[in-house]
Amino acid sequence: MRDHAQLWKVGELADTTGLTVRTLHYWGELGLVVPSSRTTSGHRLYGVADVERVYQVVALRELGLSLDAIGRVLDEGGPGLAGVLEAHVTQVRAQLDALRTLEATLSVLVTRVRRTGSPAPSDLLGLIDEVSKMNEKFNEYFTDEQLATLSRRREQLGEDRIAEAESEWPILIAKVQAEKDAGTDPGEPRVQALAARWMELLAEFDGGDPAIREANGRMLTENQSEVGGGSHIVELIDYINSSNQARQN
Amino acid sequence: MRDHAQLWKVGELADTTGLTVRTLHYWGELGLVVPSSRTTSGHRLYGVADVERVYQVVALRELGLSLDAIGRVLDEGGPGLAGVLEAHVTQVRAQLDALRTLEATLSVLVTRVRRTGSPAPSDLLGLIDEVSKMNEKFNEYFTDEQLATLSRRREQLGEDRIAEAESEWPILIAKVQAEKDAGTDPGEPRVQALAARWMELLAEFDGGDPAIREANGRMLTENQSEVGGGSHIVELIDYINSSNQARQN
DNA sequence: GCTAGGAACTCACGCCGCGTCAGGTTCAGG
DNA sequence: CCTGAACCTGACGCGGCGTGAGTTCCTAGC
Repeated sequence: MRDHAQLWKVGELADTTGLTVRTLHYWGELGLVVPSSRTTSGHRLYGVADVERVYQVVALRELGLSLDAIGRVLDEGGPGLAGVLEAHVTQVRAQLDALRTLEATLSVLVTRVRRTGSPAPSDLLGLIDEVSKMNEKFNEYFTDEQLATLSRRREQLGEDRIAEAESEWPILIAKVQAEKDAGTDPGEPRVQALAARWMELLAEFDGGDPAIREANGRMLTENQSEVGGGSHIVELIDYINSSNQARQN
Repeated sequence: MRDHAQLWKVGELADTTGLTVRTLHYWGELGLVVPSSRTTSGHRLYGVADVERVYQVVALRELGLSLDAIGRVLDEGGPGLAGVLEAHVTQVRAQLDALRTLEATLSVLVTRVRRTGSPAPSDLLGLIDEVSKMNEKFNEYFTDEQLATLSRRREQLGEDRIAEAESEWPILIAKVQAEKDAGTDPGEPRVQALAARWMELLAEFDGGDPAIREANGRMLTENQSEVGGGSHIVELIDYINSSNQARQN
């Protein structure tokens, strides 16, 4: 009656678990899942308990734990689990933060490279530096929540629209600069049209969120040369603002 | 006049760049940054162009590119850059998605393990499966944006408060179940107090967002046994709803 | 009983981006 | 000239296996 316990050979176990034979061999080498018996010729035989342990390792591995950590968790039984998981989740969160800022940097870089064409390696360096520094400023002036909102807005807009907007800004700025240099009254319809377009583009960026707009304004005024692309940008903003007020009166 | 070009030895370059000597050696082996000259005795001498190239590699490495990819980008000059960056950013985004769901799973697991104590390895398997499946359901029923909102709400609440809430739910459910089993009228003040608490806990989860509450309701009704922790949960919700309506009339 | 071919076995190297000895040579200051 | 710091090359190690290579074992058909 006894002894009809099920036994699997490596290949069979590999097929049913979706793992490879090599993986099971390796886990055996590490002492993570050692087949509880072997044939006289040396072929591995996995029992029910072994199979269960394999599934446990699979589950923990999917959580991103190292095989080393898995071994300790499974052998110590339980007390270590809570600590291991907590340490792991903090590390995952750190990695998430890093990846998020990396993604932000890369997104900007990709659209910028696509718009202006591939830069020469020498320009590349400056470009990356510029974008990275801009991102640092963003992290400094916006809360995590606002950054998330901005990121999702960018996704919704789509890269093409962003590229368009990014290429429209300098043109618009140049036009406004020209009017201001010419001494045109901010109340002029021509200037008001420019101001309206300015606010539209701005709204496309910040979604009309006043907190984001305010943070953006602070960032610009406090870092005119690095971020705004020129120290006169603030004066242009004043000019636009007075134009807007003229329209509303 | 010529020939006063600056030259650096590895140690000096390592100091100024913050890299290690070994790293510069390695980059040389790969042909990534080969010092343009050497002393007669074989000591590496890096010229200005070499140093610039080092900084380019550093910049690209910070973007997460492999040294192999960096080499191709820098040697091909430009055309590959756009493509490489695009491919890389898509891969980063995929990794981000994976990490986000992993973080969600781990968060739930950690609070649950802390609350119930470390489970035996055999229970562990079921626990992980359960949480993973719950997370899949979440991904199925909530949009990315809603998931992000939920994640940030959890962060704001703090793990302790979540643990409290998670331990309060079963108690509350049991109480409501008892009243319902006893046939208590939903309009009774006692039941209304329970219903009020129910809505409070719910609001703590969904932040009062109606779309999230609706998605949550659908998830519960459509997956009673797997997620809700019992098939009678829907009837309890009906009971709570009628109690709420009784209060508002 | 014999044979074929599939499955199992045990080394052992390769990947990526270096860290880290080990053992020998060269440089720079006193 | 001597000494200690800096440099050189070569080699192994990490993690989690993939991918051979060369050998032995199991099983089914004849």
